[in-house]
Amino acid sequence: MGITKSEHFTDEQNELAILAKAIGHPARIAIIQHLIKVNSCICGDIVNELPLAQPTVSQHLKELKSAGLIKGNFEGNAICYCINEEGFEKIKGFFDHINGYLENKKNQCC
Amino acid sequence: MGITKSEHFTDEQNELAILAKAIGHPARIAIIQHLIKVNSCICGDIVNELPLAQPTVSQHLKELKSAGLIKGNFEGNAICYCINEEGFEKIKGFFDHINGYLENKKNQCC
DNA sequence: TTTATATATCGTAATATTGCAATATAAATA
DNA sequence: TATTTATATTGCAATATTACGATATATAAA
Repeated sequence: MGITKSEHFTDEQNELAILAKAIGHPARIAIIQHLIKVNSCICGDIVNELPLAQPTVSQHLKELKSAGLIKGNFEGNAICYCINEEGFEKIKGFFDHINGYLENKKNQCC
Repeated sequence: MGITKSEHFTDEQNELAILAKAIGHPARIAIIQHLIKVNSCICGDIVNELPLAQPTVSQHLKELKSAGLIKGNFEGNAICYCINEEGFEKIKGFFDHINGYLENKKNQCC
């Protein structure tokens, strides 16, 4: 079907899935890495950085933004993008939980 | 198109994207959370835990397994699944990098 | 060896994602 | 105001994902 049965899962599970899914594309990983490297930059710089057309990059930026992983503000007639802490804070708890588990459990598999 | 231009990105970017994408579904989040809770369990337990049909769960398990996030071994005529550290180790570096950045940079946006 | 149990695979329908050309919009500048 | 520059949106084609019934496979038990 291609349609996820979100209604059967908890809000937390759906939220985490949305965040992970937004990160789950190499172009969006590249955007995140670039923003961390340069701290903040205008959209055009990201378009130049990626091997994709401007509308495609714009679409990826929109997805990262709507997931809460990046922010964008006007700067002149351009838009300045940067990392949005909020999104990464949310997903951090999940990985912290897993890492805590992995540190204490060795040879956990049957 | 629906086809990702993987060849234009680095191996690291593609690997991270595959891992994040595998995590990016509420059913697969639920599976990971359940395995952490019970340490390890057979496939049937996961099927009972999720609001999805057995073939669908089997498909999600396959995706998690091929991404390197879980492992499965035969146990009698059932299969015992558990977390695979390797996959989570790989993605940990990425989030550590982001968290290190976020701790040092405040008000990073324009 | 037959049967029961557990899991995987196949086939298929519905929906989502990716990518881009063409076009629209919005701000800055002439 | 007209033009330029920067970004977003629309529309569409190609491909991927999700879900599940039907069926296959593989191990255990009778």
